[in-house]
Amino acid sequence: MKKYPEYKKLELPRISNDILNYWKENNTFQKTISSREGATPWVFYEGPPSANGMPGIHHVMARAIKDIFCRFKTLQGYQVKRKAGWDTHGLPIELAVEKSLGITKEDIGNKNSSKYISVEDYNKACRKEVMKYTDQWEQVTAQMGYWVDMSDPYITYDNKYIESVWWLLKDLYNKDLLYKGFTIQPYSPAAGTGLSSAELNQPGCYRDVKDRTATVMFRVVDSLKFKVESSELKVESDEIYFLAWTTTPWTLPSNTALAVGKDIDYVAVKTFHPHPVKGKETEPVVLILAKDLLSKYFPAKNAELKFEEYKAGDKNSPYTVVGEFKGSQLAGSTYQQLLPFVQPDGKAFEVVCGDFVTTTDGTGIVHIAPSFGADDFKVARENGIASLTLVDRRGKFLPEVQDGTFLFGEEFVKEAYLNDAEKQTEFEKQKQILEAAGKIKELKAYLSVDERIVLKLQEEGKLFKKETYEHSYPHCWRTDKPVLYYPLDSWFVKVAQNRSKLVELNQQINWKPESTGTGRFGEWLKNALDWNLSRSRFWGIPLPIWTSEDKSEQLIIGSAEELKQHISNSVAKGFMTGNPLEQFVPGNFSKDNYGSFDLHKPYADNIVLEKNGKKLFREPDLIDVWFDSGSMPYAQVHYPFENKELIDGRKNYPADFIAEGVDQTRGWFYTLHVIGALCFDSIAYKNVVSNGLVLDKNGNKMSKSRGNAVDPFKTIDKYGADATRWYMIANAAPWENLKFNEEGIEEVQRKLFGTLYNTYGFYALYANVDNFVIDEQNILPVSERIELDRWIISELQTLIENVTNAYETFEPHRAARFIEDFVDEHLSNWYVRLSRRRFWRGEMSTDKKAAYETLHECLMVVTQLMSPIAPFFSEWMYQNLTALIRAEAVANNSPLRWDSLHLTNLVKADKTKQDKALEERMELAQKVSSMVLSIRKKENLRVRQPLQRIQIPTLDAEFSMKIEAVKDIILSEVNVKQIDLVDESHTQIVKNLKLNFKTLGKKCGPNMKAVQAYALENAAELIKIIEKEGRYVLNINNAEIVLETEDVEIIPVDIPGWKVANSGAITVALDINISEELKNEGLAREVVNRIQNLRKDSGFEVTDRILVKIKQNSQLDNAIKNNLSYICSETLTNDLQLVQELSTANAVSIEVDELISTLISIEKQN
RNA sequence: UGAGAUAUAGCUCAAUGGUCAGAGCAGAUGCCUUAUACGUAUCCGGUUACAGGUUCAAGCCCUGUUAUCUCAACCA
Repeated sequence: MKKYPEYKKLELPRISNDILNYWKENNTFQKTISSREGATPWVFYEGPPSANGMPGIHHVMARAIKDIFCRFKTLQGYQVKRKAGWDTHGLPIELAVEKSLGITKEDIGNKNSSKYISVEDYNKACRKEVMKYTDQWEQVTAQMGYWVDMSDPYITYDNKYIESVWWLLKDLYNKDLLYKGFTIQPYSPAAGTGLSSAELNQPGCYRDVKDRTATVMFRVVDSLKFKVESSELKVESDEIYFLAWTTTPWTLPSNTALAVGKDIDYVAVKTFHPHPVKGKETEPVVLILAKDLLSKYFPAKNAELKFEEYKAGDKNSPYTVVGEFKGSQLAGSTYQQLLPFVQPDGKAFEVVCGDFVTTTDGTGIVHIAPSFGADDFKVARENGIASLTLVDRRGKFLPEVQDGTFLFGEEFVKEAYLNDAEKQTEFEKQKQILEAAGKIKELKAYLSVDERIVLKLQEEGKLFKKETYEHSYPHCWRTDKPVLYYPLDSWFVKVAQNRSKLVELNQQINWKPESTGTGRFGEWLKNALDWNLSRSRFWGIPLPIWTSEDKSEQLIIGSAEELKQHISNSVAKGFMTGNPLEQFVPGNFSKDNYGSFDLHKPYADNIVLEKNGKKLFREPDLIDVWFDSGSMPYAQVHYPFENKELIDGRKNYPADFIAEGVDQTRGWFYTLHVIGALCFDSIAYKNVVSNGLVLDKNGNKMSKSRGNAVDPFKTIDKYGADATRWYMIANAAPWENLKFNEEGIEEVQRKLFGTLYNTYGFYALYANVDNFVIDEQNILPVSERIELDRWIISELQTLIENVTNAYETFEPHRAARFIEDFVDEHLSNWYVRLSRRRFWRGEMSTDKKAAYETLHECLMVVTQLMSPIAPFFSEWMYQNLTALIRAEAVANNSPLRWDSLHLTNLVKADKTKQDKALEERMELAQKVSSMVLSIRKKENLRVRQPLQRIQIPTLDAEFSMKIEAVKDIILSEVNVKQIDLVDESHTQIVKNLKLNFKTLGKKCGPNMKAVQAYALENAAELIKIIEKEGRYVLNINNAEIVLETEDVEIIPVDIPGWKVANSGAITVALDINISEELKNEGLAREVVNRIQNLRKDSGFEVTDRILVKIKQNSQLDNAIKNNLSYICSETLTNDLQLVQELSTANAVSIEVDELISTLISIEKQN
C-alpha cells in the first residue's frame, strides 16, 4: 500500500542535507539547464567575489537574491546559465600576501633588502593567496543552495581572461578613448607610491592633525591700473593685496594662481598692515576678501576707529570698505609671485574663477598650487595656468627652493617625514643660522617648514595672520605618515566626454530600487570624470602598451597572437634574446596552450618591442581591477577569440539580470556600464538589483574587529538554508539594509515552515488512514466542490498572481510576504481548521476526496511558489507530495513527471477558478466570527458553551445575501445556533452616518469641516431624510449643498439591550442567555473534550473505537443523557455507561467545569 | 562637503492624499472543540524624527532641520 511519508518533527538542517545529496545524485542543477535546451535564454552575470576572504552572511544574502530570480525564471521555462567567477587581482591580495610573508612593498624585487623577494615569487604567492578560501566559498555556495556553475569559472588572472581585457583596451585605444595624462593623486612619499581612495578610507587613515595655517597677502600688480570693470578703486595707497588662506604653507612656493567664486561678493578694505616691514607701519594697505568673511578678520567696532589716531603697534586697526565687486569682476587680475624661487613656464599669477570656492572658511580667495591639489589642478588646467612642482617624489623641496636664512632646499616638507635624529640635526642647523641672523633670540625646538615659511612671509610683509588649525588629514596606512597630493602619470579612459551616452543608455536599465538608478548612479554619470586606469602595483593586469623612450613610437597589444608576432620581430631586431610565447600556438584555445606563458609582471615588463627601429618599453602601470570585473561579460567567454557570436549576436549579452550590493554602484555596476557603452554602444545589463547591507541586530556594520559578524556556516547548520534565506528575504526589501537577528530566523522557522510542515502532516495522517493517494488524472472539478474549497482555490489563484508579479518586478520580499499570509491566514487558520471534520469523518466520499484534492493542490502550489526562496524545503515537500505517483506521472507525461520541483513549470493563475465575491464573503465570515469571539471573550463565555443566536442588523439585500451564504461557517466557528438578519421592521437599530469624503470633498471644498460638524450634530435627522428621499439639502455659509446617497454611508451600530460589537460597517449582536438545554449541551462538549484528551493520553489511534464509563453526578447526568449520540459519535464511542461507582485505579478524575467533577474511564473495543 | 537612502508601536515591517495609521514579534490575559503550545484568541502599546508650507483633507506632496547608513570626496 502506498503511504505518504510521516515525520516526527521538522528538522530543516537535515532536510537541507538530504536534498543536497539528492540533487547531487540526480545532477538536478545541470538538468535545470539541459532540460531547457533550446528555450529562450535568460542571461545572468555573476559578479565575481574574491576568494581571498572568508564568505560572510552578507554574501548569503546577496547570493540568495541572485538565486531566487534565476530559479524563478527557470520555473518559467527560460534557460538560465550561471557561470561562476573569481576576482583575483588587486590590493587586498597584495596586502594579504605581504602580511603572510612578513614583507612590505619595498622588499619586492629589491635585492638590497634583507627580505628580498623576486617579483616572480611574489606573483606566485599572489596566485596562491587569491584562492585561499575557495573551499569555503564552494561549501557555502552549496549549503545555502545557490545554484551557480563552479565547475568552469572565469578567473580574472587567467591568460584567456587577460587577453580579452587587452582586446577591450586596444578597442578603447583605437577609438581614441584611452590617453595618458597626469592627475593629482594621494601619494605617500615615504612609501613611494600612489594610494587609492580605498586605501585612504581604511580605518585610522584620516587623523586630526594640527597644522600651521597662514592668511597670506598677494600683492596686486600695478595697483594704480587696478580696475574692476564698473568700480574703480579710490586707493590712497598703491599697496593692494588679495588675502588667501592656506593650511599647507609648504605649497606656497608652488603657487601660480588664486581662485575666487564668480558669484561671491568681495570687498576691498583699507586698513593698516598687521605685520608691516620696518618703516611702513603707518602706511595703509588695501586688502581684498569675501564680503561674508569681513567680520571674521575685522571686528565691526574697529570700523569706527579713526585712521588719524592709529599708532604703530596698536592692537586694533581702523578699517573702511573702499570697494565692492563680484568674483567674476576680479578674474583676470594679476598679482606678484609670492615666493619667487622658480619661474613657471607659462601663464601664471592670475585670479581665476573656481566653483569649489566657498565662504565657509578662509577668505573666499583660494591659493592655487596646481601640483598639490585636485581642484587646483583642474581649475588651473581650465584657465591655462602653468604649474610649479617644487617638491620631488621623496617629499623634499627641490634644491632651487633655497633661502639663506630660513632654509628649505632639499628639505622634507612635512615634519612627520623626519626621524628623530634628522630632526635633531636640522634643529641644530636652524638654531645656529636663525640666532646668528638675529631672527630668533633663542630657538628651543625644531621649526617645521610651514612655520619657517610663515616667518619668512612675515618678515617680507606678506603675512596677514597666522594660526594653528586642527583638521582631519589623510595618512598612509602603511607608513603612518601624512600623504601629499602629488601629480602622477596615469592612463585614462575618456569618460567625461561620453557622459551623455552613458546617461542615455542608463534610461534603458531597470533599476531596483529605481532611485539608485536615477539618483546615485544617474547623478554620478552626469558628473563622471575620466577613469584613471593606472595603478602602480604588482599583482594585476599589465597595461598592454609599449612606448619608446622618446615617446615618439607606441604600440598597443590586443591579443597573445599579436604579442607573439611583435616579440618575434623584436627578437629578429636583436632587442630580445628569446620569445616567451614561443610555445604558444595562435588559434589553439586549449588550457595547455594558454598555460604556456604568463602575461603578469615581471614577464610583461621584460618584453621589449620594436617599432621603426626604436626600442619600446612597457608602460609600467597595471590596470585598475575594476576594469577586470567590468570586462567580465566579454572576458568570461574569451570574446572575441571564442564565442564571438554570443556577444555580437546579442545572445549572451546584455545580461537580463545582475545583482550586487549597493556599494557596487560606482564599482561593478559602473564599470560594466562604461565598458559596455564605450566598446559596444550597449547597456551591459537590463535589470539590476542593488541590495542593501547586512547589519547586526542593533544596526551596526558587521566587522570582525567588532565581533558582531555572523558566521554563515553556523547559521545554516543551525537553522537550515531555507529559514535563513527566507528570513533575509522576507524581512526587508533587498535594497534596504537588513538588521540581522537570529530570533527572526526562529520566527520564520516556526511560523512558516512549522505551519506548512503541520499542514502536510495533517494531510499525510488522514490520507494514509483513508488510503488516499492523489490521482492527477482523476480530479473533481473545482466547480463541483463546496464553497470552502472553491474559496481557498480562488485565494490560491490570487496568490499565484501576486507572487508571480512580485518576482517579475524583482520584489522577492513581497512574494515571501504573500506566501506567509496565505499559509497562515487562509490555509492553516481557516481552510484546514474549518475542514478538519471532512478529513476524519466517515468513509471515503466525494466531498472527502475534494477536501484532499484541494489541500494537495494548495500545498503543491505554495511549494512551487516558495521554491525560489526556499529551494530545499520546497523540494522536500514536492517529493513528499508526489513521489508516490511519479511512475504514473512519467507514464502519462503529466506535470508531476519531474523528479525535482525545480524542473517543473510554474503554475499560472486560472481566472475561471477565481471568484472575488466569494473571497469577499469569506472575509466577511472571518470578520463576523472574530467579532462574536470578541464578545464572548468580554462576557467570559468559552467557545465550547453553545449560545442561541446572533443578530446582524442589515440595511440592504446584498449584505443579507452575503451573510446568508456563509452563515453555516460562522455558526460552527463561533458555536452559536442561529443567525437572525434583522431590519428596522423587527428591531430597533441605532444607526450612524459616515460621510464619503472623496465625493464630498469636491462638492464642499472649504465647507467640508462645517458640513462634517453639521452632519455629526444632526445625524439622526439626516439619516431619516436620506433614507426616505435619497437626498438632503443643507445650507452652509450661504452655499447650498446636496447630500446624496453616494455621499453618505449609513451603518448600524447598536441594538439596544444586546451585547454588541462593531467593526467598520458591520455590527453583530450576541444573545448571551444560556438555557438549561444549552447549558447541558455545553457540558456535553466539555465531556467530549475530556474524553478526547483521554484518548490522546492513552495513545489510542484516531480510528480506535472505545467504551466509556462515567461516574454518575446529578449535575451532569442529564447533560450526558440528552446528548448521548452526539458524545458517542464525536469520540468514536460504542457504548457510554453511567455507573454508580468507578474504581480510581482504572479511572481518571476530571473537572467538567469549575463546580462539577467526576470520574471517567475509557477502554479500547475492537 | 557632495550624491543617494532611511526615519511609523519596545523590535521588524505595512499603509492608491480621505473618515478610527495596520500586521507579526515581544508584553499581559485567556484558551489544548481527535494537525500543531513550534498552536490559538483577546487586550495593551503611536506627538508617523523635528519645524514650517500646500490642501476642504497630509504618515503620504513641497521646503528646511536633525539623526543614521552607503558611496564619493576631504580641497583653501
